[in-house]
Amino acid sequence: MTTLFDDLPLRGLDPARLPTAVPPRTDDDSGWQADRAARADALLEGLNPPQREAVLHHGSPLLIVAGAGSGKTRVLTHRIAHQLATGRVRPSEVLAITFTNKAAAEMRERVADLVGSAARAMWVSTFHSACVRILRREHAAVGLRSSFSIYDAADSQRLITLVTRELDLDTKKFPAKGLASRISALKDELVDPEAYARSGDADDVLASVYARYQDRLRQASAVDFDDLIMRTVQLLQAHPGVAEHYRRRFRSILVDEYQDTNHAQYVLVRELTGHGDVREDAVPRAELTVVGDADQSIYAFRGATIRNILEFEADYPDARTILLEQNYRSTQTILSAANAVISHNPGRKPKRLWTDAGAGAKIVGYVADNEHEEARFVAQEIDRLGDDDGVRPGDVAVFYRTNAQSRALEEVLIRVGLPYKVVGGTRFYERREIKDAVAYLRAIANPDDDVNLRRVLNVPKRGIGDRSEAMLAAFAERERISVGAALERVEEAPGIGSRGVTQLQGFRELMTGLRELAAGGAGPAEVLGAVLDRTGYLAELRASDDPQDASRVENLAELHAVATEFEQAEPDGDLADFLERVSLVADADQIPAEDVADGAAEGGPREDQGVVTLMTLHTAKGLEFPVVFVTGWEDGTFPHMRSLADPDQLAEERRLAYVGLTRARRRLYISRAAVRTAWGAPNEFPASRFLADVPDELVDWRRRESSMAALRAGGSGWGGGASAWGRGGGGYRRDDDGGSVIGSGRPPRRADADRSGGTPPRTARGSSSPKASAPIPTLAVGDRVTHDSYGMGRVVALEGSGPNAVAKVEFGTHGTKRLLLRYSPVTKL
DNA sequence: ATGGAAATACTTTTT
DNA sequence: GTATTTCCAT
Repeated sequence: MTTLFDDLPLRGLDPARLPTAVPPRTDDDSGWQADRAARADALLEGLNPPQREAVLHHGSPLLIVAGAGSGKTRVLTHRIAHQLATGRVRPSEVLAITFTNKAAAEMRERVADLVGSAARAMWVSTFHSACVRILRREHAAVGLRSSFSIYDAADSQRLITLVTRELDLDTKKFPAKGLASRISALKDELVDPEAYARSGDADDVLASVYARYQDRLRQASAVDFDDLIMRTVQLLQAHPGVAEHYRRRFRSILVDEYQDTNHAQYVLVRELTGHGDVREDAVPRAELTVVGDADQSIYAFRGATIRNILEFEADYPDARTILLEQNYRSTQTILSAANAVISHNPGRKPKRLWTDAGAGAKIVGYVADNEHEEARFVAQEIDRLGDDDGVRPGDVAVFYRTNAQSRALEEVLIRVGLPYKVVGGTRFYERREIKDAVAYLRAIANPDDDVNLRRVLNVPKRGIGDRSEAMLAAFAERERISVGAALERVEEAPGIGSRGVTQLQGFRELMTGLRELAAGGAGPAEVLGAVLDRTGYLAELRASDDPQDASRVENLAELHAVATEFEQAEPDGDLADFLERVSLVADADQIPAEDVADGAAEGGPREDQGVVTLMTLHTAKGLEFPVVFVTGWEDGTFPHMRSLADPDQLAEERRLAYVGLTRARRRLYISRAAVRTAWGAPNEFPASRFLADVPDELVDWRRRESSMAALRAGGSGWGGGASAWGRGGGGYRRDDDGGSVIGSGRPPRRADADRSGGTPPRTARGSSSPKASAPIPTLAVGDRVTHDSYGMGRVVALEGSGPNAVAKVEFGTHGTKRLLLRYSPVTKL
């Protein structure tokens, strides 16, 4: 979808990227009618037959099953342009929904290339942005301020912590995180607190937390991410007039990444298209187009249901389905590997990507002894490709399963001097100083936003302690007003010492002054500047000699730059508009759209070679790179430990592998490390089960086995033994379980030595770790144990094995704990 | 009320 | 190993 590298020559591989023959629409309308048919036809040029069909289809709902790299964005944009060109739909009647803001921006741009300025009238946005837009327009109907706050995951966890405290629940026993994810899951299913309480198997604690949480959100005029969707659906269902307005407005609705939609989003689409409305006089249903690929569904953990795409034809009985299987991105070798890996997923609709681009280079495989060696190999190859093949750093991406894995790679890239950039990780808007600054802005825009007000009440330190805060909150509670409103009447609140009252008054004056500034028409940047100044936040950071604080100042400067930029782009935007933007950014949005590898073209400065991009496999979805490294192919790393036991989660991991492999255009590398340091201690990891699914003839193994495995297999020394990892060696391939694809029943891991049948299995797994550790107790469910601080307990569940084994232990009065056995002082009785 | 030390949990993946 | 949280001393 994203085309960071359109400028790269990819010989004969890319008919879909030929320049389009459609001239931008001029403002001279006289020729418009006459040109219409010609324009519409021109949009079909350069498309293959199924793509053409997908553009032409109209009348009934359309599902486009678009394999990776099959030109789906091209089809979508051409379809929109075609709908406009034939006059069936006007620009303002188009609603195109994507997964990320970046994808939305790209789609808008590419439609604009086809239809010109008319693109501006369309809604091209994410689910969340579209819902914010609707909710802000209809805020009165849902009982929100127009400047309502949007809480991110951290904000809602904060609020949940407050709620559990208020309910006198043990925050240890009911961690906010767990409650938050369960509430989120309920919202994804459109279950509101009342409905949940009424349902048969409701958990009392969850029900009361959920009800109170939702109440507090309402009081604070705030919504969380899931509310954006749920409350929009509720709005449309409760107010037929409003629903009708939007049904009349949107005549063509297109949803990208449909496999990632959850139930709430599914219902939202039905509401908007009017498919739920069976009345005689209903607005005619909007044209519905969904695009997706079940094999690329990697967000089930967040509530996405493949069901939505698998059952599309059942949900919309007259639906038409079109398959796009021709790939314009990768070589056949890469596609064959990806097809082979994904084909092991059970219950999948068959689909095989193909290309006429030829086989291309073999996939390069590498087994490193540890993650540093793996990183070294990656860096060395990037360097070599630069010399031999003219590959620029900007052409290369390195993927990994979890963010923590970026560290070893970064260390090596810094050492060898390769420029790189990590996408994601600790996100900009999650940094403490940014959250603090944004919290001020939110509290200014929305005086009832208690979570954010309380966050900054004593930041920077101004002598307002827990006690004063608690008294103020208690007063607010009694008066049934928000803490913000209570602050206006601090003098009436009992139990606050005179110093506390003074401090709170000072804070109140501060906020009042800032609100006046904002109300007086100051832009977001000016308000932000005033916040940083008047609160003393910036002064405090500047005064500090902690180098971390220096970088905090820089981050705040960057936020200020973002605000300034926003003011220039949206001169009419107010603080609430800015906050909306800030609340809905994602990792993937931070990937530079064009400048990564541009500029090195003819005449450009030689230095501008772009930078190597490091990111997780999840973030990589939708992107493509000429050269891709997928690292960490180890059972326990990828597939991740926590998915090994569950076939569904394992299937999702496999889809993740599929996504990773299909990002590569020309060259693909897969690597693993035999030993990887996680949580501070080195562990041995066996080869990923997914590796065995990559056909051996597609892979050029540069190194087939780790030194350790070679030794164990009876090799005669270090490094030398060609027998150890040369051709015929008993490499990674497993003969004993090649056919087992689900792997739910078997032990999650086994040592390499077990497989090659050489040395007998070592007694304590993980003992090969350089750091000899205390023996890890072998536990079984039901065992009784003692813990140095929790006392006696009983094992109720086990996860993983070896050094990373985690036991869930019930400790009577101390509740149930998840313990990483390696670190926990537990003894078997 | 605040700051520092010590304990402790943590690692999927994110709109 | 790191970031956050908790506890204790001031």
